[in-house]
Amino acid sequence: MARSSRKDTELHRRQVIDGAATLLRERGVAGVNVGQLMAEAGLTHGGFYRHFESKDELVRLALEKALADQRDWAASQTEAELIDFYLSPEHRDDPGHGCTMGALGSEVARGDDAFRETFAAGFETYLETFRELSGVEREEALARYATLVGALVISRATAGDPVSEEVLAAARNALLPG
Amino acid sequence: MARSSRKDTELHRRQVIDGAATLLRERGVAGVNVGQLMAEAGLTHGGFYRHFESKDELVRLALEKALADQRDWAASQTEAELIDFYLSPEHRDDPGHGCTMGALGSEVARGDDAFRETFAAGFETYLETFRELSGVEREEALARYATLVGALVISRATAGDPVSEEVLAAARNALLPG
DNA sequence: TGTACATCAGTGAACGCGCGTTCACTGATGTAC
DNA sequence: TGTACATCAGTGAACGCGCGTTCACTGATGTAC
Repeated sequence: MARSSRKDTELHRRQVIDGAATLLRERGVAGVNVGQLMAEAGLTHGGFYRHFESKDELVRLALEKALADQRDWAASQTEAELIDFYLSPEHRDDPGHGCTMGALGSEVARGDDAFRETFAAGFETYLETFRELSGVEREEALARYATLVGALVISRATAGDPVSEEVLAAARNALLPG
Repeated sequence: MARSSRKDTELHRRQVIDGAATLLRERGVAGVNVGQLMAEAGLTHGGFYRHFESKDELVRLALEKALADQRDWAASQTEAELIDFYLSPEHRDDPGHGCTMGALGSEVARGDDAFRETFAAGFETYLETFRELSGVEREEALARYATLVGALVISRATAGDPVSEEVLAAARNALLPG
């Protein structure tokens, strides 16, 4: 394959970003290389720099995409549905399609200002959606979302041990009593 | 320097593990190399394998040490003191001496079984200490700790944005009303 | 306690490897007429 | 609509670099007598 049409080029770009949004949440930034990211569009690594300035730039775009997808999904849920999924073993075991903050939060924390700014902006938008469907004040929405993120991180870090399921149930009972 | 005495050798080993417990929380596993870890004892990288089987083994030992230190510290606090520190900007900005789960949880989640088992065992011990000083049931202690971890992860990932301070305050008000 | 020798903690160069990035090249796409 | 040419998306080899790990060597420590 040599040159692609503009339409295909744009498609490839979107496929790489979409694939990266999943792969990065699954394996972390250091866990995926440029060749694997390009393979998501069926391409080889060499053409990467016709689409992106650097691996970092793609990571930033993929973070934005992951947060936007997450928000779109949240907007179609009730709060109880969102919490049930968020605290499920399915979500714990499939970080690639789950919460960006839970999967990449601590990696973003160690990133540069550009990463954190991208992330904060995307998170802000997501948070507003979560607040709306929760029907509570912003402060309470933040505290509730913190409980979700913490339970997910603890559950994943202890997967294989009984406490992994326990913490999901504990958070669920705290957020949705009765 | 050539050969060290047994006493010094043991001291060096402890210095490397202690240093690793801090550096790993600060920079993540991929963010620190063997040379930097040995430098914590004033040594060069070549002697690393007289102390440890692999970088992975040191990471496991350092995780245990970090969790044990964290537990020892927690045992000397009241719940209000612990929560105040946990949700402070000081803790957010100093991951090297803070919560292991918040700093390395998502990296441990992607690690192999040995990492997660080490982590689950250390966390279990820590959790029991936290439960005792909270004076609540295990389930409630888990939910409360999840709120702490989530708030810390969110706060670090958004550092520089106002939401970073907001989420710390929101979690504090949720956990220590009034 | 002193001597002779074996041990082994630590050094620094070297190893193979995978990474992000660059580059010369190919040939279909897009444009100008 | 058809032709001639410039453009540029994609390829795959090559680059320099830093990593974890290995190794021959050094010389102080530990042991045996």
